[in-house]
Amino acid sequence: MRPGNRKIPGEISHRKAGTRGRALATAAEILRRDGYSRLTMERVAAKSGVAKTTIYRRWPTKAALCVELYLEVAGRELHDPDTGDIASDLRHICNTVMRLQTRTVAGPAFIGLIAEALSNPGSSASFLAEFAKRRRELTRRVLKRAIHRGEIRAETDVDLVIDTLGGATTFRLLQRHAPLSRKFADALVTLVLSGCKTPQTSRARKEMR
Amino acid sequence: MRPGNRKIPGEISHRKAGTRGRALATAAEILRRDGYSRLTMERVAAKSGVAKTTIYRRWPTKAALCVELYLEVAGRELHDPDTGDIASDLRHICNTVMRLQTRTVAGPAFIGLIAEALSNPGSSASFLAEFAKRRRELTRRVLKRAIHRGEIRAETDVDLVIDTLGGATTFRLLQRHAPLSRKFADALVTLVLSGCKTPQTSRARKEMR
Amino acid sequence: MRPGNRKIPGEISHRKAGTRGRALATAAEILRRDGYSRLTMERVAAKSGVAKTTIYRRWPTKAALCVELYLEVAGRELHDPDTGDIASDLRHICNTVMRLQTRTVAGPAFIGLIAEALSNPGSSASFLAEFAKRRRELTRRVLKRAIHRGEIRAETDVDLVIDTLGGATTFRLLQRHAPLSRKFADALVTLVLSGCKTPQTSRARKEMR
Amino acid sequence: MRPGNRKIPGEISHRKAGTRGRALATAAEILRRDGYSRLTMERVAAKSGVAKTTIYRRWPTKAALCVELYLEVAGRELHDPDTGDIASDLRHICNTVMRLQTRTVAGPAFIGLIAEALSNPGSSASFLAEFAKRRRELTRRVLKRAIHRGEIRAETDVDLVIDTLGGATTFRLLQRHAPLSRKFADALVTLVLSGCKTPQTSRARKEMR
DNA sequence: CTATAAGCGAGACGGTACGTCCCGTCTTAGA
DNA sequence: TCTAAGACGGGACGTACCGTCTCGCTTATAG
Repeated sequence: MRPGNRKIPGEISHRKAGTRGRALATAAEILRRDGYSRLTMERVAAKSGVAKTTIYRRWPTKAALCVELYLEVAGRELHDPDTGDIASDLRHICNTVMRLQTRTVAGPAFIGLIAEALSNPGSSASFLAEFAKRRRELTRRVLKRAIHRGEIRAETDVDLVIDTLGGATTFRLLQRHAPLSRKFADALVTLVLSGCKTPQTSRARKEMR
Repeated sequence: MRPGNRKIPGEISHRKAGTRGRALATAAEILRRDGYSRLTMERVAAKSGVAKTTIYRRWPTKAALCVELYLEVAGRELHDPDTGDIASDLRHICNTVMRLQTRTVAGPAFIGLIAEALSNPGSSASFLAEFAKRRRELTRRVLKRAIHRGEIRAETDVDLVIDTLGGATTFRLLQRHAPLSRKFADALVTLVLSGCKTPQTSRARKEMR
Repeated sequence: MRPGNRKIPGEISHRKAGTRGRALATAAEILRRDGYSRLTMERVAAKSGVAKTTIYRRWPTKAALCVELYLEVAGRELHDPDTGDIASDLRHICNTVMRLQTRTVAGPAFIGLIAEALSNPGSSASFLAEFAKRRRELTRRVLKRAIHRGEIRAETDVDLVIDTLGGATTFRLLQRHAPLSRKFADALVTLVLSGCKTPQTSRARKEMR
Repeated sequence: MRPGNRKIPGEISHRKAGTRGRALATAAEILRRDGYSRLTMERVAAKSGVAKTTIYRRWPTKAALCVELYLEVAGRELHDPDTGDIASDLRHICNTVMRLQTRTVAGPAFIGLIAEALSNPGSSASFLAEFAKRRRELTRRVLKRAIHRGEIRAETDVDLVIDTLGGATTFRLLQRHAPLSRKFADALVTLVLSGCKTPQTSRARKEMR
């Protein structure tokens, strides 16, 4: 991810203190302020003072730049909650994702990447699949565990559930017709889980209410 | 939509057989073959023989062009099935949407439009909201009817259901990790409905199987 | 000049009161305010409310339009003064021309026409020659008369004198390095005449040779 | 004038043998063949193989391009003759200017620049003034010297003389009613000088006043 | 007193050029 | 060796006018 001169906080950079850092920071700022389409290799170069050539050397595409921005944030925040309760786990993931999307650079970065992949089918599909997979894996692990614990039925179509959770969130994010609230996350998880709970759990839930 | 010399099918065009038509057809072809990002006002003009100026006169943006392409197909195909059964209705809609997205120009057009709206937040958000709303309305009508018929619970969060159905489909479309099959549609509808069926219907359904 | 419906003051126009007039007035205004290059058939049409087609029907070129504007003013103001004294006559002409150029639409119109003829050599050279000739004729008549009266020598190169008078004025007009004042006109006429006066008028002539 | 990679004749260019040179040469050719109005940044780019962007980078305007073309020729040819005789000096300058205008690219370039300045008053007036001044300075120097030598009167209105000489030439150039011959230059110089010679040179001067 | 032709408005159209933004590649020079 | 600096060829943008055209509406006069 950091070709050559990695810069771990505290360590001294090989070069003038963070060519990479300056570029990324500038990119993040542009992304936050002006959105993906206004993010331009040219502008990053101009605003950051890093030469265009250098930027191109590190990130062949602005998509690549965004992948790095996204992963830097998402990698830090997206963890397996493992609370012991499937509903709780899923709510946690949903809320984290929603926060990432609406409050951090990961939002515009991710959205931009989807846009990129969408309009350049094939070309950049690879990276999208790449890190979308990571997110899927997380949810998959959570669901498998729930099956193992008997919280949801074994025949549950895991991928379908993942699509449903992720899709509903993304859909609302894209269409902006309604806010991505905590209440929404709760309702979504409840709706989806009610379609795959095991009878035991189902009964138990009601009693808890 | 058709300013000035309208061309109603069957009627003879006032002008040399469809400036509008030629442009749209060319755009559709480029869209199908090369995707949204390769769709260029310049190319449409060059390939169709319609002057760039004329194209800009009708469609201020390539997004606008795509909206028209999309609506022309979607408007023709997306109807309220009204089969009398909620599951059947939703499956029908899902399948139609999936077919539109994967087999017609509406697919790349729609995807491109989302991409556009995503990377140009605000600016073109309007048109997206515009025709996304149409699609939502259709499903909303279907769901309201089901509530009225007592098939699903009255407290059902209609918007949530719409997001879930539409989102899951779109998500799979975007990430291409799995096919948009008829089986997928069935499973999706079943999953979602199981979260909002009324007790009566729930029991009845099993018996019908 | 006025094909078809001429509009003599007092007479009722055949059509809606002065299509021609409105167009010309608008053109004059644009010319005065924004200069020749901003004078555009399109703009005249838009601002005057006269259809572009109509304008093109009357004036095939914006040059044609300007010729008409120029002649309307110049035709009214440029007359043979015939004061009986060559210096006085020439001063009068110079001053009139200077006034036309600096205080009326004839200025920008004339300048624009020269510009046009300059950059489109050949094409519009005709009209330039056309009305430049009129101006030359006027001065030529004045000079011939002076020769006849014995004020200036018979061998005087009339064309050279015309070029010198007109040229100096135009040069100063173009380069704007100094004002086109009455004093300038006087000095110019004096300078030029001193080169062609007859011995009677100025006995010294012989010795100069 | 030559930003960055300067190309002094004799020196080897840093880049592929003269982007600048190719563009200028092409421009000169178009100018000579088709005139100023057909000279187009687009065409220069297309014919020279130099990218439009690159051309715009060097010359913000086609006027700027022409200034360079003009100066390249004029700078080489317009020198102070300093023959020791005012009439001879002026004749020399006149003839050089006439040759420049009628036989070299400087002709159409200069004419185009005037046209430009005329139709875009203010905007490009600056450059016109700029290099018109150089020409004026040359003549001014020659005249001052003549005053110093006592060839012409000290009170001579130098600017008026310059306007007269330059104007007459330009006027004839613009109107094309008569050729710019050597004979014309002689006559012009004689006419103008006869208006400012000192009594020593021409004792009659006093009596003319 | 009507038909008809002319003048006109409206504006679609194909087209050329504009001047700008970004792309991604390349060369040069300096640390 | 990595980098800053920036020239370069190129594609597309969206705009301004160009000059041509087709279409109907209006009106004045010729039949």
